[in-house]
Amino acid sequence: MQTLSNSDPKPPKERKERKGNADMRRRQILDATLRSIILSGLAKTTLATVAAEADLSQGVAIFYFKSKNGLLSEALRELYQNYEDNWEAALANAPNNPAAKLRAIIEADFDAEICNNDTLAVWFAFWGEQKFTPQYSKITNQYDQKRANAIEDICIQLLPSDPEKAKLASDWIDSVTDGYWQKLHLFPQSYSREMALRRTFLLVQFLFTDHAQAFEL
Amino acid sequence: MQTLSNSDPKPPKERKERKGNADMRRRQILDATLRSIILSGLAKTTLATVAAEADLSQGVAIFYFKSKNGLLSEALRELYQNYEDNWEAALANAPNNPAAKLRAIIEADFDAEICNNDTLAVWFAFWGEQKFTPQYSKITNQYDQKRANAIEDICIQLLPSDPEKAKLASDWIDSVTDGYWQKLHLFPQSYSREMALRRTFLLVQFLFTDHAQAFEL
DNA sequence: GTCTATACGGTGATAGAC
DNA sequence: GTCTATCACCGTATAGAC
Repeated sequence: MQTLSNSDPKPPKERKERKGNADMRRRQILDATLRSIILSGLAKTTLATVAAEADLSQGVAIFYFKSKNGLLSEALRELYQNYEDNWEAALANAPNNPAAKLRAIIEADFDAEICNNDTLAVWFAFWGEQKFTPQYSKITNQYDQKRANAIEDICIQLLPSDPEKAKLASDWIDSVTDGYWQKLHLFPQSYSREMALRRTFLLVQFLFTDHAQAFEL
Repeated sequence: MQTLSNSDPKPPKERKERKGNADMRRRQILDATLRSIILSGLAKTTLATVAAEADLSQGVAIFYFKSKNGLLSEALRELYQNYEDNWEAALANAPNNPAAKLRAIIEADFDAEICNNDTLAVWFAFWGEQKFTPQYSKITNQYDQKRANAIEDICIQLLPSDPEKAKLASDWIDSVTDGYWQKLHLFPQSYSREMALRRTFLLVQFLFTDHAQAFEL
């Protein structure tokens, strides 16, 4: 039972940007959903486990998300949004040259906040049901396109003399990082984030020999 | 209702290798399980859907596999076994030189029988629950080790002068193919088996320039 | 908005006839 | 070995009080 600060005499309702109760509750329930998936897996995540994790009743989850499916879809969207915020911030903070940008976006992918056993399990749980849940599919497509384009743009800047090879290299890098995510998920005792990052950098150095020094550790 | 050939007057029980009724039933139910996952997804696969797919009662599934979890674990094992049989056969049939072997094992990975939307969805369904189902984990580890070693051995033969680089290359190839599987599963409209195979070969040509001609299409 | 209570339909597993 | 019948339980979603 968490304390709701109803003590404020008059919340400024007129302010549009002011996050209302609804937005706060939605986020509270979405976070509880992701925690429940981390704790119990997607298959054993029920409205009951979510409600317990959020310290709320089941009824309120349905009230805000209409159905369990609606809730899970929004949880997946939140997961992607967190992921996107992370790599976009990394790009924004990186020095303004393509090699540094590429390095930043790869590092972001293996960031401890983004790429850990718990979160990877959540990704794979959703991906495992994607074919049978059209809503998941829509969200996945929407978010992934953006990042693939970003990587490709950077690679073309990195190798302006051969855009075709740059596109190929960007696809290899994207795929190899996906592959390492999979290995980190399936074989957590054989792979580590550090190892995956190091090996990805070695591949990048191999692909962009002119910029190898930008990917030293 | 499939016809059981009970008409044989006396089945030769003494022959050990003769598959008994039990083995036949087990396989029948396991195949029905995989079909059910393909059709309905793992989340909606129940003893009822499996029994319907097998044209048997639920009782018999429990009789042979003790529990739903036991059934699903064995289904995953069958999936891995099919996969392993495929790449091992490809290796056995390939010309006896490392480049041809590597080519064969990669081609096997993108074979239409192995790598199609339906089967990929089954793989990802199991992987999505792996962290919460220790039995899956055991099976995954057991089977994957073998294949990773096979690829590494071949790569070392391909580049005997630099075993460290060969190991790295084998890891990249393994990861990039995993990554393409993921893309094929998540974005079936943007990626095709042919595209994935072609791009994997291009990477291999890039990694083993001395054997590039062995990976032309 | 939030809760509790409940309807209603499955779900895995068992029992016992054949 | 295989089936049907059945049990105890749990799941989502709704209804209605507050």
